[in-house]
Amino acid sequence: MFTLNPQSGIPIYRQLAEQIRRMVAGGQIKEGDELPSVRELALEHAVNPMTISKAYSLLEVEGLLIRHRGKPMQIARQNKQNNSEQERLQHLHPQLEQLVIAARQLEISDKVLLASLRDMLASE
Amino acid sequence: MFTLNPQSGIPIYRQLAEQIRRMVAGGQIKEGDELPSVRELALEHAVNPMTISKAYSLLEVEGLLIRHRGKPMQIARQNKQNNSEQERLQHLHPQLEQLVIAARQLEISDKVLLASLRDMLASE
Amino acid sequence: MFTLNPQSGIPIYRQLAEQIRRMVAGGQIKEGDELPSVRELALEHAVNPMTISKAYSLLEVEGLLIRHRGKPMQIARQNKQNNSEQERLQHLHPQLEQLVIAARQLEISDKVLLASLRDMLASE
Amino acid sequence: MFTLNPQSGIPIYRQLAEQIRRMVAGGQIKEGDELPSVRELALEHAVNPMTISKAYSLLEVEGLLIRHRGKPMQIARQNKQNNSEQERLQHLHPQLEQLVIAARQLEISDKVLLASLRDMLASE
DNA sequence: GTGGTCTAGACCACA
DNA sequence: GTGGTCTAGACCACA
Repeated sequence: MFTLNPQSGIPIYRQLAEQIRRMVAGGQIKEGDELPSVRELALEHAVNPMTISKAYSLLEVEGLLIRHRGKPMQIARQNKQNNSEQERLQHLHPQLEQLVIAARQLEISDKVLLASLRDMLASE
Repeated sequence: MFTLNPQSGIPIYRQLAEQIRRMVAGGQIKEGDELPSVRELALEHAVNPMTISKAYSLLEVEGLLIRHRGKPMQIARQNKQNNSEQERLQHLHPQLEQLVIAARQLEISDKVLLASLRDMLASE
Repeated sequence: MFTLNPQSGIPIYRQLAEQIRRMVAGGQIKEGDELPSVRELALEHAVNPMTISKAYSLLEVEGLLIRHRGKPMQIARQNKQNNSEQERLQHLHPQLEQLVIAARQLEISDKVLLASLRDMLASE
Repeated sequence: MFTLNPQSGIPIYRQLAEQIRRMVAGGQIKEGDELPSVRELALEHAVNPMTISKAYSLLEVEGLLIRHRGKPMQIARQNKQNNSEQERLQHLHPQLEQLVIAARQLEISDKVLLASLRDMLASE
């Protein structure tokens, strides 16, 4: 369900929080849905429960998640239901920019970069 | 010359090191070229000199940079001169994968994602 | 500077956060002021550094504190400078209500309760 | 009869226990009086029965309550019957202290604080 | 079963 | 020096 990479330099709890934000924005998890338990996720990704908990707490403060004592974390009611695809694209903007910067520094042509993305999309 | 983002969660020295690696791989900086001084870069990006220094030292250990007493850091002789574009593409692989994961979580269609990248490339 | 009570049932990090909020609201700590370091507070109150850190992080997310890497936590610019005394009183409302409930349950007369508060104020 | 606040950070069972202690100290519930059943209270406050039960058990251990098989919890004989108002005031001491600390941190004058308490007492 | 709090302690990033 | 991240593990509150 989630992809966590301890080597990436980005704190694990932030990776997780960002992915949950995206799946909510994308509608794959909706209001009322329950998230996997802290322990479950911790085991699955061989990570300390507190690390998962930190991500959940962060999203609770943001208002994306709701905690009901003794029960799994739940997705809160969203201010904006059904974001349009254009709105969701905003989330990708920083990553797209980083990608373009990297490609330029590697002197990779636009054509090759686009082809490369197209290939990756086709293969998954 | 370089783009450093203190908010990204990725350590600044790693951002810098990665960008230097890419520009060497891309041929924009070549064997014998000199890098900006630690102080110069530190000032330019409002960052502590030690942070820049750490990136340089990291690349020195990797063998990408050479330090000559009292002179600016220099690009070392590369094992592989003139990487082909295909080889350079490898550097982008992790970022492309992250991008695709993010797009899938946001339920953004392949078509829209490709168009979005195309737009960004065209506009810069 | 702060009063932390591990027995009270209220999480220590929440006690600390609430006290910082109050001192900012009361103007005793102002924009730009630096807070004691995590380690210093932890030592002083015989508490784990992470507990202090948790309070600071909470207030950072709230926007009350700003973190500058490698430097002490700073009070952020306040939306509302110079709250009036009436506005600051709002912070006390829950505590006053609890006090009144407790006094009623103890069958303590209004007169005695007021006298008791007056005495305590006079003696400190 | 009781006021329970799940948001306060103080465990619910401790809130309940403290309130029962106060009402006994204040003489509003006396030796031999029966408390509401666990189920009744749990329903009324939308709380898990085990939470109520934990408060009752705590007070049973303290000797404040007595459990008779199949009957409602009963108030035990009190060592000190008819506490004087001065003695009962002791129960309020911690709360009064917290209130004064909070007021000082908010830079609220003694006069305003007393007036505020007087208002609240008058209005209820 | 659920999540929360806290500790002791290691190590990292940055000034 | 500053704060941040993470682990291993204990214990708590609540369903």
